[in-house]
Amino acid sequence: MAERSENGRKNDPEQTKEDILLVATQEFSTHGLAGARVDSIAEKTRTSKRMIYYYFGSKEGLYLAVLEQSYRKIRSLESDLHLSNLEPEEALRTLISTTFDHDEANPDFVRLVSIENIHHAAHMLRSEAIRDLNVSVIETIAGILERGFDHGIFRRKADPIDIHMMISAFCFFRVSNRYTFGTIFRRNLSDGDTIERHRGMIADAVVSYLKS
Amino acid sequence: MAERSENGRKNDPEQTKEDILLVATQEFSTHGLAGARVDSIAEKTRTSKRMIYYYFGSKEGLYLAVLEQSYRKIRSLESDLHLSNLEPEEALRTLISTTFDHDEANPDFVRLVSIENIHHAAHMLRSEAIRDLNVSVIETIAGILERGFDHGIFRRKADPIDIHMMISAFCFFRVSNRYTFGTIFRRNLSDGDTIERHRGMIADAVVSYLKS
DNA sequence: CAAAATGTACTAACTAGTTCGTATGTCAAG
DNA sequence: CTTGACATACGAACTAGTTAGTACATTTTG
Repeated sequence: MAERSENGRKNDPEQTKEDILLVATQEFSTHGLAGARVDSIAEKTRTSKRMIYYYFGSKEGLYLAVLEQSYRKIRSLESDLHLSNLEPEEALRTLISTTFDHDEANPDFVRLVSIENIHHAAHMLRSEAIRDLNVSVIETIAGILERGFDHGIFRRKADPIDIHMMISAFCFFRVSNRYTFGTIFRRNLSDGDTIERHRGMIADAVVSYLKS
Repeated sequence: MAERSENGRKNDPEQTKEDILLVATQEFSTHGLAGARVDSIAEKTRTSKRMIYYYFGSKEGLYLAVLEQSYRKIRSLESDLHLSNLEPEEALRTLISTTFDHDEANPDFVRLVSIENIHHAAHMLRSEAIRDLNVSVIETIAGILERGFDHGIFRRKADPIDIHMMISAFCFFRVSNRYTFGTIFRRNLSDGDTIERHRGMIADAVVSYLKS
């Protein structure tokens, strides 16, 4: 096991990169791309600014790395659900709950996506990796909708991307607009009861829409 | 009518302020608070940077003025609808269409709200004006829901703020996340057919939720 | 003329990115 | 199992360019 030498230094590239990414995620998500300070990130790291440029090349390079890592973390979640074994309605409700809980648990991710939208998704466009990720969700939804329609449970033939958007919109907005919404209506959206009510609400809304 | 003098200068404080605000709205909404450049705003104005500081004191002061003006522009819209004359369901559908069209027509506003959320709504908190604006929407929705429930049209007793959030979420997300969503799913959300379909979709979803 | 409105040119502070030098790990040769 | 040479990993201090904000002078307007 590698120990620290007298002056405290020890080479551990993987750990160093992880450390930088963790701090940078926090900084970018709370200050935006332009608002984030490389010096500030460096300070909070156990390494130096030099290493940020050594590993990530530039501020934008670091930002892109943060964005990619955030998207990569989600991929695993949805594919682990095995929704095809469930009844269509239950499958849909499970998928919605998962999306809901993910956004609720990952405000940093939500904020990064908001930031990326402010920049017209310019960085995402340049990243091959990110674009391919969300495709599987659509296939999952398409399957559920088809089965539901065939079983006569859903009366409406809806477009899977539209349904995904409907779900995402609600789950995402709750987190992304938490502060302005909370300020205007004096309501704490991270409150336990509210979370429970909203989780059920979006599921009921989507299901009743498909059944009507 | 005031004419320009020989060197081209003419005093017109109101026009100058309006001009600055217009340019600043554009700049802040496309670059964010930190990303916006005061010099860049000044250049695009027909006046100078000096005047920005003369009228708005600081970059943040200008940002706050932009934010307040954007919110003020909406207030008039909703109060002009006279929804109490309409049947509950039609009233609700009209309100939803109005919200939908507003967000679709005002991407700058949507982006400013997103930006404000990244800053934890810190500036909005300091502005007395903004907080009071959206209260009337809730009263309108509350009235519609109550009438609908009494008439037996809506089977579900829902919280008006929740319903407002459901509507806002969908309308807002379509615009705020247009770029990332469009990039991932290769879909243009500003396309005419898509707009029509989504406008109907959110209305149907809310109505069927309340009826179920 | 006085007050309000405006333009020009400047500055102090900040910030992304770099330079230069040092430490650490590893792997082959002795 | 040392040694030493080379690549990788790292730190401190510096720099060039940018940016929010200002001092000072001038013009317009009532």
